[in-house]
Amino acid sequence: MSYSIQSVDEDYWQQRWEEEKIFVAKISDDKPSFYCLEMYPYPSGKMHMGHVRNYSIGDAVARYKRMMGFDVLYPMGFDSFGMPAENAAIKEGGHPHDITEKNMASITQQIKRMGFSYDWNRMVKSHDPNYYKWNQWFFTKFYENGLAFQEFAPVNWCEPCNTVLANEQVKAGRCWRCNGPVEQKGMSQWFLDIPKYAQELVDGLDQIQFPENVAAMQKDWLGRSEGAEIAFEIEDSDEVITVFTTRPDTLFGVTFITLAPEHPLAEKMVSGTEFENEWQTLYDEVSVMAEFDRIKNMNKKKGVPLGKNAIHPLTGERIPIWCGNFVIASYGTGAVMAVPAHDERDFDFAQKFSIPIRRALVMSENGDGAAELKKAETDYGYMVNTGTTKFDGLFGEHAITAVIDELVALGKGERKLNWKIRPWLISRQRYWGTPIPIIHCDECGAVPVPEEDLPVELPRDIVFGKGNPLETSAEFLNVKCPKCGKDARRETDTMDTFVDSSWYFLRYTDATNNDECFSKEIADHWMNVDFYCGGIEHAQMHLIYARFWTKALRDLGLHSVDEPFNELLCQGMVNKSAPWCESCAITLSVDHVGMPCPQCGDTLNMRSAKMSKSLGNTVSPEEMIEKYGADTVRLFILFAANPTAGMDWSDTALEANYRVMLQLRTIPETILNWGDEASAIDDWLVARMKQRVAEFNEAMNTYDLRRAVEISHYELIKDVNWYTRRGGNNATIGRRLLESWTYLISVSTPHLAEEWGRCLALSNMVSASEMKTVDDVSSAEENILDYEFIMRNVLENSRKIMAIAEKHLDGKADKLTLILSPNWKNQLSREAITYLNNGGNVKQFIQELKQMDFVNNENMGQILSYWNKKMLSQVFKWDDKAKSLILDCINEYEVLSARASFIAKELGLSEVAVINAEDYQGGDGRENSALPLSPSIVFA
RNA sequence: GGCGAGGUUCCCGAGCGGUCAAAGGGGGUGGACUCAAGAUCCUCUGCGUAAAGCUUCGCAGGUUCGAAUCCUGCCCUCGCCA
Repeated sequence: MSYSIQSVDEDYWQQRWEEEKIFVAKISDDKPSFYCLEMYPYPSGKMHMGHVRNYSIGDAVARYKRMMGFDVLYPMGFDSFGMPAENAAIKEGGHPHDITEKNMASITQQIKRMGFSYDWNRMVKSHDPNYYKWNQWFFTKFYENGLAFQEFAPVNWCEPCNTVLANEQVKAGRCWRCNGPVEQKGMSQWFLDIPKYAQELVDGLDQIQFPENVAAMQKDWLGRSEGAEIAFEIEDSDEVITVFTTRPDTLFGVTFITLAPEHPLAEKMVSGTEFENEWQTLYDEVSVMAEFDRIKNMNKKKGVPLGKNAIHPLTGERIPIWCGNFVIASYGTGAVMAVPAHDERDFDFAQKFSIPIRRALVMSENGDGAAELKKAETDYGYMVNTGTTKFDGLFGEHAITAVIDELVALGKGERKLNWKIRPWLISRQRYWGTPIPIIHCDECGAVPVPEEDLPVELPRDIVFGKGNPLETSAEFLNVKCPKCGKDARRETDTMDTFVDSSWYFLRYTDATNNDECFSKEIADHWMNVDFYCGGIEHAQMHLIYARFWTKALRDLGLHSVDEPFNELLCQGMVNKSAPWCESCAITLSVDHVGMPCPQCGDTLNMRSAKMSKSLGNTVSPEEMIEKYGADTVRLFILFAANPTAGMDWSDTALEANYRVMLQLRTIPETILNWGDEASAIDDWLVARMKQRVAEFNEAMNTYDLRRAVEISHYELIKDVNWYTRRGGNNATIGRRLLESWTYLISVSTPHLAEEWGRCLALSNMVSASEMKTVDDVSSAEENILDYEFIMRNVLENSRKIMAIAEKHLDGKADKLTLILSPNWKNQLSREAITYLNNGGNVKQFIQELKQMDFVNNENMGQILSYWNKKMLSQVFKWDDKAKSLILDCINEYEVLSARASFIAKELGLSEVAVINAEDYQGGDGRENSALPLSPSIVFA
């Protein structure tokens, strides 16, 4: 496309913004504050559309709040520690530090080209020792108060790579990088005690505005389960097996006990017996599997008997003890009481190994306790078969409480709250992260590095590819014990990078502070984050860790905030079409466009899919910006879909948005060149502008950005067109409109807004100033808008009917008569609306109607039949606005008469007459279709 | 396997009991302007008709004076988690 219109010089405005430091966050005494934040990005070298969408949303919010008179904190930084840089170093040579810095420089430049209003002075980057120093400092504080601890734990270990892998880095039991086998290996690891805050993390979800699904996912992840720990003694032994169950009410249905193969008692029981071999086989198979795979394989149930019996704590019965692959050692107590009658897993297991199934609950009151079970009945039920009247018939919570009370009385159990979330394993055998500030001394044990020695900086003289890189730096490794001064060894593990992103938002509030992590006063001023925007993929990990960390720092007295984020918005994905095979149900790379399906040979359709390198359906932001400008890309991205919905990239839609931008470019000049004629429609434009501003604010305040952009970039153009069509030509009014409109467009297309500001000769840059307050629409203005609306409706209907009418007229229509609704219909409408507004039932209205004053013997038949035929449904079709206009008896005659000549002009007619139905003499009954607000339309 | 979201007119999408034949955009149509093209403005874009009526919001039922919207079942798609 080539256009002669000069495009906006976006670079120029970006430079001006930077020079005048207008986005530097300030704390003013007289302004409310607003903290707008996007999720801490990993600095890959290239900005992708996901970033663009994320930041376009955040920037719109930040700019809006700024122009509404808030002090806005809107920072940007980089989550710059992590595996990609280290892996690139291993693969391609180089150093993670240099690779990271290079990538950061490149992505920063691309982000800046979009013109987002960040306060770059507050940039935080994880790999800056000034930042990770505080990770270390927090860690030592946590170590002091017991929140951080060291424990021997099984981890995913890849031998060829000689490192620990995170769960998500294990694919189908193999290393994602070298495809080597992953095994479980016991290692000494550092943990943070998240479960200590589990309850608070659940409760806090009610205080903040997270999307429902995120709150649900977090609750799920935290996994609160209430139940009991029950002790089963082992026959002929002093040992006791403790099980955790959420269903003590099924205790009388226990027919076996299952232990995890790793359970310490399992080995004890089988050693030296005939059962040892089978147990060993199961143990060997299971113990090397990642937990992920174990849970995935739970349906393939395997079990072996251990040859011993437990004693039922209430009945004293002997219960066989088994060992099963579906019991996880690290969850709960690593032992479960199996109740096949009321648990699906146990039911499958019992069937497979022919273990008795015993009913302990019936699903209806007085149900048959002997009834056979076809599948596990897992709902709450009424207790049966307990052999005592104490329990039989109890239901649900009552049953649970009664059983626990009994166990407690016998000293064989207790009420217990269990959490699915486990301590956060933060050690990584990786280089590119925060060194854990611990020194291991043979004499003193694990000694935290003293505060004055922090940060423990990452050494540069390390070798990659030979295990934990930090172990290759002798200078780093060998130190003196801070306590006793003897030779000691530095901890070589680094912290999980989720640590970095767990408090960066606090650092932003006071990012240049070199004396403390952040000032308490300043952090309390800005926190919590008012608007947090990012991807749904962080619903669990990051958003739980950050909430936990915030609470932990609060308890160190560092700030007073309970929750880090108030409003969370998870933006949808950016998709683009890719080839899709209907019969194979697969999405293919764009290389297959125009070719048959490589699997089945069918013709491929196109279908939208998440942008990804492997499908090749990505769009380069850089290219788009170069071609259309940052404003166009932002406009498209905000207008294409609601922030939370997935959006499809469309080149044609992008071009359409570009055309809108070009059109908007000329608007101020056009408007300022209007004449100085005052006309009736001026008041309409003023009222409309106020209405649009109010709608815009409403949309922005609810983060309905699509609607906001629709108003600022589409609706207002239409309004201006309407104004000129109605004869408006008043530059004074036009300027008033532009003074507000400029701010509305600045939210999504800030560069263009600055051009407008220049046209208007505003004294300040738009981005640096506040929008003037716009009055609410007065009731007189409301009327102006309504009248115009009524006329537009009539005009629209006339247009539709004219085409058909002309067929009947055998030629061009020349005259239009608008016949207003007769009085009795108006009255009927008002009565019906009032009746319904007062909560009346439609079906009874006809009875009321017969008693009404305006209904007499003469017209009753007509009125009643009209009610049934037409009015009943019509009453519901009017919206609130229409209803109130009808109730207010607006003078349609005046409204339409005043606009008759415009209607005539629009339709190319020589005359438009407005008359009351009572005065219509046509004799053709055409007046009968008239309704309030909708006159009969008769062409001649 | 669990949880969540969703299937709307040629396409993308909003609507979430009556203003719904259904916003907005894209695409298409016709007209105005223009030497012409582009841009812009206006009209139309399910069938039908001087306003009726008919069919349409994944499929099949149900609730209601009234359902795209609520309920039940089914089919399909997508996302997240383990």
